[in-house]
Amino acid sequence: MVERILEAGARVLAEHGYDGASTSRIATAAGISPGSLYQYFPHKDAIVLAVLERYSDQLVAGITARMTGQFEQPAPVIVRATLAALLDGLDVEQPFLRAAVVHGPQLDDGRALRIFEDRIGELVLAYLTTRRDELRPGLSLPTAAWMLVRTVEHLTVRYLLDRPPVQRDHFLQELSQLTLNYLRPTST
Amino acid sequence: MVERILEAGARVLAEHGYDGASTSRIATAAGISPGSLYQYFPHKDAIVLAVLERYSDQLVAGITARMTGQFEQPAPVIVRATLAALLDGLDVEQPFLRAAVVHGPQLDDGRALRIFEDRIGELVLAYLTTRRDELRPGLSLPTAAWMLVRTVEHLTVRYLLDRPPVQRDHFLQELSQLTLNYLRPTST
Amino acid sequence: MVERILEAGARVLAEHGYDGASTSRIATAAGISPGSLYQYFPHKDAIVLAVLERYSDQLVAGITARMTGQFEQPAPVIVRATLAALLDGLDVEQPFLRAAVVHGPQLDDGRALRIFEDRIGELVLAYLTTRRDELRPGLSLPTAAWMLVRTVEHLTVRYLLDRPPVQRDHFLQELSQLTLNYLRPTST
Amino acid sequence: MVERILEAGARVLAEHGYDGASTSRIATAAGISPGSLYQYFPHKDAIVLAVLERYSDQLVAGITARMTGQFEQPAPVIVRATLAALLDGLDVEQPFLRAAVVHGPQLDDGRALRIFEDRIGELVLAYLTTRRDELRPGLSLPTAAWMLVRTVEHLTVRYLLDRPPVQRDHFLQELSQLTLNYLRPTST
DNA sequence: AATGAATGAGGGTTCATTCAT
DNA sequence: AATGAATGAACCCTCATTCAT
Repeated sequence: MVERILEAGARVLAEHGYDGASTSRIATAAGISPGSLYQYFPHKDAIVLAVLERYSDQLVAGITARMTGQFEQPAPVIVRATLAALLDGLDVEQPFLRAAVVHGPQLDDGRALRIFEDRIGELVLAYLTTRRDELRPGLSLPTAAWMLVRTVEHLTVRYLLDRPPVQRDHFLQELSQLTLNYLRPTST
Repeated sequence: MVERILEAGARVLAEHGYDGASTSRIATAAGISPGSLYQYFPHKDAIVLAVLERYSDQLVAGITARMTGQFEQPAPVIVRATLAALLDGLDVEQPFLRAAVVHGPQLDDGRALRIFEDRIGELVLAYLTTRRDELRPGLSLPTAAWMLVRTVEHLTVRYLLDRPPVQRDHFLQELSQLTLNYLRPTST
Repeated sequence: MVERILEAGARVLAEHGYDGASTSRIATAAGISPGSLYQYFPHKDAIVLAVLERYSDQLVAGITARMTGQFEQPAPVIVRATLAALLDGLDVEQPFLRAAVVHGPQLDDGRALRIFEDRIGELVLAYLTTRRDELRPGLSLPTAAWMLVRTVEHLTVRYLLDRPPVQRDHFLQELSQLTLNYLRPTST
Repeated sequence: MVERILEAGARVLAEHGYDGASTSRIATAAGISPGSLYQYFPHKDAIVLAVLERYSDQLVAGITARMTGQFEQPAPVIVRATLAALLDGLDVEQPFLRAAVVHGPQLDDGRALRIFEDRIGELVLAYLTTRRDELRPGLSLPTAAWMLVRTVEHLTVRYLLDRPPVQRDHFLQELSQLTLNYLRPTST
């Protein structure tokens, strides 16, 4: 039932966006009555939050799967693969992505987004740590992770939302480059 | 009169954020009646949009001023100066910045944000063009500009909104590094 | 307009009682839209409270008028006249009286009722003070006023609400007796 | 089972008052499910009514016990004892007393309150009848009982609910006086 | 041009009651 | 008999927008 509500919530979010996601619309989409929502969630935003968290969890799981055990691969390979996984994972209906990006930070004090970024950040940090000696000397790993996670996330979202006239491969290429160059020791 | 409304709108946005910016609050702040707003703007969001556009214009002007005539300076210098200008320009009241970032993209199909980014993008593109031969070969300048503008904008906003435990100078340093390294030719 | 709302509120209260006094019913009765209520009152209970306070004010004014300048009349005369005034003043539609008695004490922490009783209490206290030497020795005037105000108020309300098989005159007679005897010196 | 529900209802009423006494809260307190309530009671208010009736029964029993066989005692003694019994009997949790006083009259057309007052009234009437020759001549005993029962009940309730700055003994003294004086023959 | 009172659709939420299991 | 999830009508309130003055 919680499942059914979340699924309906996701569908409504994907179709109507956050502002169109009224409780009655979600209830109708779930084939239940408005009151039933409150048997499982304390208020509307808790539903939206749960939908976003579930999506976030899937995304994190996907990224994690793609990176795990690949740390010894050449950097360009694993970075590119990871970015591709993220791009694929974020490639959902635009209103849904927009709701996540716009309203996620407002729900429960940004809980969902914070958790997402923290978990991806830990993953990145772990990776950077194993590669520390190949990185630019003096680089603060936590700072680097903070920068990269937000950069990559935002550019990917923007790419999907704004659909700039750049090929997917080219975009991934540039994103990889941005990432790798940032970490790379500065020649000279 | 339009001026008065915009000024009031900015004040209300800075103090109460988007959700607290009701038409009556803006009207009160402007010392006029709610109905009068509609003599000058078709609806509430047009006011917010205009406020954001005015702010955006100032920001662009500031950045432009800082870059203009500085193209021949060493890259690290001009980049750093530009980033600092952006960081300063965006360092406004948090509710205002949040409103701009969260609701800007929703207003008139993202008009204000698009214009802002386009103009900064042109500036960056112009600069990159003058420096083309120092850049990574094969780099698509428009793509590079697209990437950099969004990256720098987003990281700066996040830095101001989330206040991560990173010193301002360190942050600017890393942001410069990210920018410069991205453009720099890859030493084999 | 406030007047119109109060009048409508009183009518709705008189016809449907407290529980039937929904905001939409009051608005309809006043010939306005629900939203307009909130231009003049912060919430529904403020309307009900204001209705009750207005009624209370009239009642107090009526009682005051009947007692003022009559202090030198024989006690049985003034007491009887006052009680009659109260009985008449409280003889409104039953649902209204019931709403006042049942919900008055719950609104704004009993404000309306407290004020009503305090004002009648002061009146009674003033009267008792002028008659002190005819009263039972050792009688605490404030306590006596407290007892009498509540007794008389309650019995009158109950008489009107329950319609016991007692003639109006007889009831007033007994109420007078209760009052006078309570105050009278106890003949050894 | 009915017993269990009533006990739970009383507890909930005492702790949360009428408005906080939702069916689900009562069910939880009784350790059963909401639906089961309807196996034993037709609707929520029937539960509350039954709770109040049970309480009323205890109260009546207590008063009766205190008066029975005491009729030959001096009037001041038995009156005072009876009033004290009432004051003690009504000295329950405020939310419970409030619920009884406020909502009792609304339940089943005031059934519980009517029965309570009728029974106390009969007791008083019986007592008055045995003392008829000491009472004010011409006094209608039923009317006197009606007046006294309501007066004493209300003043006691108000004393407990409003906690006026009057000592308990003083209050009982005045209440006795009010009662006795009302009945006493008027010295010329 | 300016007013600001009036609008009214729509929102989220509650809870006594029902009914399939 | 007992469950407890599901119901859904009804509630109070908000605020962008309108329009008579």
